[in-house]
Amino acid sequence: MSTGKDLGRRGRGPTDPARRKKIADAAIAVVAERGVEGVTHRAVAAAAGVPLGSTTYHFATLDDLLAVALQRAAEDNIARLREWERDLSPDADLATELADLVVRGLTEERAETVVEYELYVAALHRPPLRRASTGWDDALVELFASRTDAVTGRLLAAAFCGLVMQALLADPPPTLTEIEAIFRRALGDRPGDH
Amino acid sequence: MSTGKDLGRRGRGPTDPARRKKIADAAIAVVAERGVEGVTHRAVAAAAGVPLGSTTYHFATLDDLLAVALQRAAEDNIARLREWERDLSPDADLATELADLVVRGLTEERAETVVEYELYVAALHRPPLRRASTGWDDALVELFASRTDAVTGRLLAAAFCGLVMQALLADPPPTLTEIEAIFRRALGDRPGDH
Amino acid sequence: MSTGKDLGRRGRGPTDPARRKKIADAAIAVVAERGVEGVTHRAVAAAAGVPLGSTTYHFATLDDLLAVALQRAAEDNIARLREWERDLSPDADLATELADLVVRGLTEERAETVVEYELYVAALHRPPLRRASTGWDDALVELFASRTDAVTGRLLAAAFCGLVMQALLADPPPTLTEIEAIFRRALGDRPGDH
Amino acid sequence: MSTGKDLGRRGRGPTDPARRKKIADAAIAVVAERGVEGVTHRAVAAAAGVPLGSTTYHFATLDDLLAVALQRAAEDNIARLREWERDLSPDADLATELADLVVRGLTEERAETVVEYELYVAALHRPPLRRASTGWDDALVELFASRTDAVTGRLLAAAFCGLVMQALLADPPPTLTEIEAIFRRALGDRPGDH
DNA sequence: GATGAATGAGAATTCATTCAT
DNA sequence: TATGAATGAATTCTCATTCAT
Repeated sequence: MSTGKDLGRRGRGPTDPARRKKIADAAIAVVAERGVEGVTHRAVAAAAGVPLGSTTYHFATLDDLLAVALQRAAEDNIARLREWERDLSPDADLATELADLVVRGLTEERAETVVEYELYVAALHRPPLRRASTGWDDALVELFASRTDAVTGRLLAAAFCGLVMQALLADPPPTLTEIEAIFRRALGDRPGDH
Repeated sequence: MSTGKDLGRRGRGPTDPARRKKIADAAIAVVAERGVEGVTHRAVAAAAGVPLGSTTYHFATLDDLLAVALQRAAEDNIARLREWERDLSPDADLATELADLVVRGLTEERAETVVEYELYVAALHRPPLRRASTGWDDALVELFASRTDAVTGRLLAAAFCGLVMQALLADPPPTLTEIEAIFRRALGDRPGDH
Repeated sequence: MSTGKDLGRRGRGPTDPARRKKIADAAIAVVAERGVEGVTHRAVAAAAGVPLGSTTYHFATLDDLLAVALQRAAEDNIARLREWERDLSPDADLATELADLVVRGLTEERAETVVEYELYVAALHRPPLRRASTGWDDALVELFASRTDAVTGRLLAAAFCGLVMQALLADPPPTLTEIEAIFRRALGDRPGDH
Repeated sequence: MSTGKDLGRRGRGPTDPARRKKIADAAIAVVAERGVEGVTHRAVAAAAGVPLGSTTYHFATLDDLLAVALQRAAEDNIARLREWERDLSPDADLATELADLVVRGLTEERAETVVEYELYVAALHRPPLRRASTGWDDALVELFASRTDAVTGRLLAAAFCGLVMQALLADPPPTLTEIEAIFRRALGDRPGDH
């Protein structure tokens, strides 16, 4: 009944080419706020400001949506890490910089950090998410190793991962100074060194 | 534990004084198998071999059940850690022993380990669970510090926590030797040391 | 009302544009038969001949459904009252007509009457229903006052309301003649008048 | 195992001979607060401060409990009415006194009034409750007729019943003066009379 | 292509009632 | 006699997913 020019359609058609991305972003936001279990088609649609049907149209199942969203969150996270490393002056004090990175992850970038840990644990029971999780670990190790050596890199990656996790829940959270001391120890100073 | 005499009755009255504990245990098992999101009254009842109504009778809400179960899981975990420390000979090689502890957490005690990490992340969005999580952290720090010093204790706790988490997902998982090297570095050897 | 052509499809898509209304009507019917407490999603779905999920889709909560249904019942009731008044000849005998209205409310329109009283009492504990209840009262007063005067209107409204309620339960119910005598007294005749 | 003296029992036995009455009273209180639908064994037991099992022990079913409680509430109500009438001086102004009675029912005795109307409507769908309801009606009629005549008594009873019901929900409630005017009209003054 | 109405499966929770003690 | 642990049936509500439009 409508003309070939399509003028008759009522808001249908590819109204928003970035729709898919918008939905995935909304899913990440929902994970940050309510955790993986809080991700429902309804919640994501509301957060994205798109119709309910749109979420099921762009992502066949909720697991697909979650996988794409968390994959993207992990990639963003890795990109942020690389940027941190690139901006690091060659003679920077690594302990200080690492402590700073931890604190940023607990404050400004808390939402992204929380998503990262949600991803970790979700991956324990969802094999499709494992690649994204291990990708983050590998990036951490690689980055830290590039400034030290292979074993220290792994130590720093593990300590970083554990510290952030503990700090996310600690009340009160550890101070910058405390965190710095821990990394300094990992980097080889001994008690009594200054 | 019940005598054959009792098998015929149909479940009214105080049939099983340990019923509450049994349900909490089943909840932990479900968390280990399917994650926190997999904990439903139905799943727990099935795992515990009790009627559905029994779970809601003993635990007013699912959150109550989860809180009790995870609290208990954390306590058990801490008890195991303390036992490990108690059994440690004074001149044991700490790096070796820690690596061993990690490996045990990934193999024999994998279920308990998974529960611990589920607890962590669940606590991010459920304040009532925080105490149990931070309790585990504190125990780790205290234990490791008692064998070294305050800062090294915190480093070891963070590295332990991060290593286990990464290793739970890594494929292939790190070897005992690799893990040992990492702890050895945390304990102060330098590249090139033997 | 639907053509034979449509009977085969299995209910997805906008099969029945009047679905919402149908459900609300069914809720009213359930109130009439079993009272407000008898209103459950199941009962309404069965009465409406729609799937259970349909009732929760169209009405977020049972309270919403009840509010809409009772509001509608009250409006219908008021409309019927207005019609009664409109059809009243100017020189009609008000006592007779009122008695007739009461009797109709106890017989042909008993279901609607019962719903009205259920609404009243339900409103005692559910503030959202109050408006619908007081709307009915106001309509009664206004109608009766328009044929008499303000005070008599209120007296008639109260007497009408009370009489119907008592008569709904009385066994045997009062006769038309008895009711008429009561209204006649309200309208000012004195014992001994004819 | 316990001695014949019964000293060994742990709170069992007829600890409280008025237990049955206490439970019925609590049920009435629950009806006043939450309506008939709010009456559950749990709610009543809590309100009465007795163990859950006690309610099922003294009243075989919940309907029994409700029937006894509402019957008692109606009897108390009738007793209060009779008292009102007995205390009425022979030359009291009936309109004033009735208005006063209405206002008391809306204020000090609001809980009892609410229960009365809950009873009415509950009786619509529960035949066993009808006797209690009609008993209240009959008492009203009888009382008011004893001060006037048969027809006026019925008019007053109906108006009283309707007025109270409407006033329970009206916002703002009618004033004492307004109510008095209505009863005065029922008692035969004409517009313009003083 | 895009939507949202529709629905069935299953979630948490409530509760009357039973019955061993 | 009195109790409360136990349970199953039913309740409200949520939601992934489907599909007519």
